[in-house]
Amino acid sequence: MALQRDEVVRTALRLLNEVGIDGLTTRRLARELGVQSPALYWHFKSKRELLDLMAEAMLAEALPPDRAPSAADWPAWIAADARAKRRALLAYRDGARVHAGTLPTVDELPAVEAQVGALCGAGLCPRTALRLLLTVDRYVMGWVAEEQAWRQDADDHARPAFPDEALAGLPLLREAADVLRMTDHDADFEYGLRVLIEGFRGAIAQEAAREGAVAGGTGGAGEPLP
Amino acid sequence: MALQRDEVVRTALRLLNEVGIDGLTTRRLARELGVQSPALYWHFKSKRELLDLMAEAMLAEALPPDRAPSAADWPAWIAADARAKRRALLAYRDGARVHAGTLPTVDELPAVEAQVGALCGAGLCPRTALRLLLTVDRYVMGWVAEEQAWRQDADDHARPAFPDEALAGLPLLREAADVLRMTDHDADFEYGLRVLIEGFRGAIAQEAAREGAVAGGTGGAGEPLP
DNA sequence: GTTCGTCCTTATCACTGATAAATTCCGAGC
DNA sequence: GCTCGGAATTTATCAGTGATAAGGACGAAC
Repeated sequence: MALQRDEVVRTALRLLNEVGIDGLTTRRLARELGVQSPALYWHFKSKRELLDLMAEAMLAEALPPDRAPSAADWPAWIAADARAKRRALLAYRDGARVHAGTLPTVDELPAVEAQVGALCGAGLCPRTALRLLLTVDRYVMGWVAEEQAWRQDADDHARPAFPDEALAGLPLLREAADVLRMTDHDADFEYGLRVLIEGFRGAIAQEAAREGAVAGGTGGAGEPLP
Repeated sequence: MALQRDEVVRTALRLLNEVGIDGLTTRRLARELGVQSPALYWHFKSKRELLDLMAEAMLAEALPPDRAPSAADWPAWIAADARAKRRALLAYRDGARVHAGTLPTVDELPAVEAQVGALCGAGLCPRTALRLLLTVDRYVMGWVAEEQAWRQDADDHARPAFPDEALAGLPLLREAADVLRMTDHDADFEYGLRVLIEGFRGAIAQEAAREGAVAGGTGGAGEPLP
């Protein structure tokens, strides 16, 4: 039985967790598959293509494509999706870096359309709805990227992130030391997510209030910050 | 006159804009400096160290270290810092990728302490204050990363991000097409930033309301999402 | 004038993603 | 059963990468 594209991707993901993205070379992967490295280039036109498929597979595990978000409980599914995406990326070593190189593909669009639809049902115009979805997405991506960079460094150097003496003249940071050192990623992520969603609530209320007033405007900015 | 560490970093940053991070090899950089590549290893112990210094220099240009944020106008300086950081990273090709590999250093801590102090003046505890700062930071990083990935792809393939036919059965996305295609990065970034800061406002109000009640709690979660 | 530290060069290493060309495998058609 | 042809893989090789070792040039200190 010849090598299957799918099998290669699965093996690559498993190997990713063992050796990290820098250790994931074509030769190493080929060895894992009992094959010579150029054989991979029959299945993928480049390593980039393989990484793209890996990223896609990572997210597919966590975000089943057939979701029908409802307008009523938008805070629930926005939060759930954010958490799922974070977990999916965290499940693999360097997951964020693998995903970072990729671009959104057209087959993700229907799911996005459904989400925008639900938010529109909650009172937003499509532009604003999509903007909010992008906002939470970038928060998640930025978070996980930092989180994994941190973890990798901890594994490498086994050094205490910020030693006590570094916080000598900084009483406030000393009090917030566990946040600074990211000792409880989950809680910190949750907090930011919650704040973000509270902001969404405000944005929805504001846009609902402006209902019909300046239709077709630039897409809904409140007054600029002072 | 011998090569100066500083000069190498400046040249590397200039070169980064010409060739991108993948084209920024030690040999190419050495050539630019009129020197052989191993000479660089006298000044830097590894390419990683050089990249770290580049990242530091990028941000230093935009965020002068001597800022004294005040409690009253926290929305203003949080927004200003976010914008400055984004601009700084956008100023260099692959700026986000260069920065992504780095870790926070101890010399950034005093500035963070000052910011936390200002937010505490606005009624937050240090932990919550730092959490909010991290939240906006990650939003910015995630945003710029996506933005530059997008730009690079546009340069490479010169293809229309999402062609019209890809939005065929997706009326809402068609209406929000310019957001989807990131044609106006600035406005979209601003919108998310504004929403985020509105969320901060809510968090501050909430924490102020709970003043003194459950002192020393887990760090301030509102009720969990349904 | 020799010695020592600084700064740089030459030569080389192990390794990377990728391609070309030759080869093996295996099933469809006869 | 045989052969033919495409699918799948191998061997050989390429240009280029970060990095190291060893040595040479240069100038200041003594």
